[in-house]
Amino acid sequence: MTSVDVARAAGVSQSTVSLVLSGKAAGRISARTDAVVRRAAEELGYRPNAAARALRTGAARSVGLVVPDVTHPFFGKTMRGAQEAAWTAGYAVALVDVPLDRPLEAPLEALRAGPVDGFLFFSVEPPARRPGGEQVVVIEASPKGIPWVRLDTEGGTDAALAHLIELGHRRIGHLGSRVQYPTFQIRTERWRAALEGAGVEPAAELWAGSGFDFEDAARAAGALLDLAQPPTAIICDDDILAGGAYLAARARGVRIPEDLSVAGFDDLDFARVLSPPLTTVSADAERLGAVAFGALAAAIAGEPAHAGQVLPVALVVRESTAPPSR
Amino acid sequence: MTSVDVARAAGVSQSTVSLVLSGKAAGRISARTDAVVRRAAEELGYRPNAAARALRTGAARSVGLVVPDVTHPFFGKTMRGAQEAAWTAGYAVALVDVPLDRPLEAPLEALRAGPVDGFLFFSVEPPARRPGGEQVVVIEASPKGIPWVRLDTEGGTDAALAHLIELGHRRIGHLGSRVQYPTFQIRTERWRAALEGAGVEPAAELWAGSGFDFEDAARAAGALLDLAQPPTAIICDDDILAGGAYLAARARGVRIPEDLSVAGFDDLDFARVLSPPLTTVSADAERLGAVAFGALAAAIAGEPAHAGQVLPVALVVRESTAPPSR
DNA sequence: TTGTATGCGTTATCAG
DNA sequence: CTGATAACGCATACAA
Repeated sequence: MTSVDVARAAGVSQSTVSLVLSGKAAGRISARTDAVVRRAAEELGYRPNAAARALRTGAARSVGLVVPDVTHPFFGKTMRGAQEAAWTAGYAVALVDVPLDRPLEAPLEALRAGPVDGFLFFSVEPPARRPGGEQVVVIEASPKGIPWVRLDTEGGTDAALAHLIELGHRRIGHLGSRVQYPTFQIRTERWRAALEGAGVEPAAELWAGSGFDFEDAARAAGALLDLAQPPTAIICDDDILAGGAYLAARARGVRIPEDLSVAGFDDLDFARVLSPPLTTVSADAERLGAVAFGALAAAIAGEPAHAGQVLPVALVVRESTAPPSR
Repeated sequence: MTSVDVARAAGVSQSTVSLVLSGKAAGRISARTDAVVRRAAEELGYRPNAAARALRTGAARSVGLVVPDVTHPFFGKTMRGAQEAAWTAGYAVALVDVPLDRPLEAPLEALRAGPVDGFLFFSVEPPARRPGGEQVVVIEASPKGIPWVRLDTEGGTDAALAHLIELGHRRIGHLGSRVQYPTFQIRTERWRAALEGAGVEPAAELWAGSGFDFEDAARAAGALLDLAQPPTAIICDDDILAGGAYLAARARGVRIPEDLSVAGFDDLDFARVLSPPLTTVSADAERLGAVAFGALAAAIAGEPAHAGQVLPVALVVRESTAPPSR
């Protein structure tokens, strides 16, 4: 089933079929022929061959999504946002899940070969050796020379910290990501700054790093809780880490929020079902993905992209934060 | 940067380059020439053009993943499993997220055009009109005529129900999926059967349907709890639904497990951080994805695939289930 | 052991 | 307004 078959069925030449079906028939093909061709294509169930088209045009109309963890709900939502935007723009989406501990070069090589017009990198630093010709947009990082889209992490972190400080907390722990993506570095810096602003020294022992699973987070949070002088509040880089803090607190009979306030980041769905419901910084992950795809599409189209865009976040105060009891 | 460039640089013909780089040089090309070609390709940073290769060979070495909700952690893990298996087999993975309420025809059409050699359908029924030539494998369903891979849902549901019945529960509610995928129909049937086996009539009022978000699930579970004679236990089609049950119980001052036992399905990560930790049926989602990809790859390679495979599950008893107090 | 020639299905240029 | 015709980059049958 090729355009030649359609041409034969319609009694026209193959090039006429191509002209009609790629919408470039305006003023060149008679309305009658146009209709005949379309009908023939329809009846035969003709689909243009994507490989042939890509070969000829040099564009695949497809983008690669490089995410560090398809399993994390925040990425899930971001992917969905990007994906929907891509489909409606007529782009297919190739997925590359790159576990943190593995080199991302190999899978990218495969995509670089041409099936993809550009990449969306989620959090992960794009490889130094830039892909050959493909456009790149980075999400949740702001490297120079590459367009990026990210959340107002500073604003979110500051809001959460201000909330805690206003409640009266001074000994505030930070349960952070062990892997040092830029977005997490920002949070640590802000935590330091906020404490200093409140006249407290951010003790090194109050920072604990963890991977993105509950077990590891519980271990890290436990270390904080087992301190001679444990924190009265913990701000977490992610709701998953906050979940680990809940686990650690429960294991030690530490009550939230009476004995310990906990704040998260991302507002994952499960934050609301935690007991007590988690105070966290909420972001529109789907929009983040959609905006990022938009930037990538613009870049692919050769439009001058903005260097970067930052999207707002909002602190959602729920029941995991309260004034300190000590 | 094409094979012609490499040929020129190596001082050989383009076909020699092709032979060498596609590994079909065995016994046909001298070791010396082979080395020269490889070095030239390496130095020039040559990548074969995927579109041209796909056009020529008729195979894209890429598969489509059709999932109903990228946002659901279970799918995330399944995707990761399928994705890893695909990469190691040299296949790229295209993602199609099809929200339940939307037709899946449109995005599939795009992929059908040839960039994809086959599809993995996660839960979602493959379209009646079979793709043209692409292979299909279905996950978590077992349509006839199409190879499938699924979990032992019967075994898992039976185990959970037996556990509840053994604890002494007789009035057991079922919080099910509103959308009637085969896997969910099985659960409802088993629920009916188990109750009848225990000598109880499965009252229609004890079944509530919900979508896969906490809000909706809380509403549905609430309806169960507000019954004149509420159930003493609820078995849920998914941990997300179980989370909704927690929410509904909390809102009503119903204690888990003292006043209400809750059992879930999937063993999502957050099941352990719920308070109390959720009793649920655990499955290896990554393996499910990997096995499914294996079946698809076999089908694409023309090997006779098994008609279907079922993967084991295991009940994990935690603290959300206890004997009924009434 | 290597090179030549051909065609995969499109799009796009250029005659007619 | 429409039809030949030439690439796009690769794999492969066949010739040398």
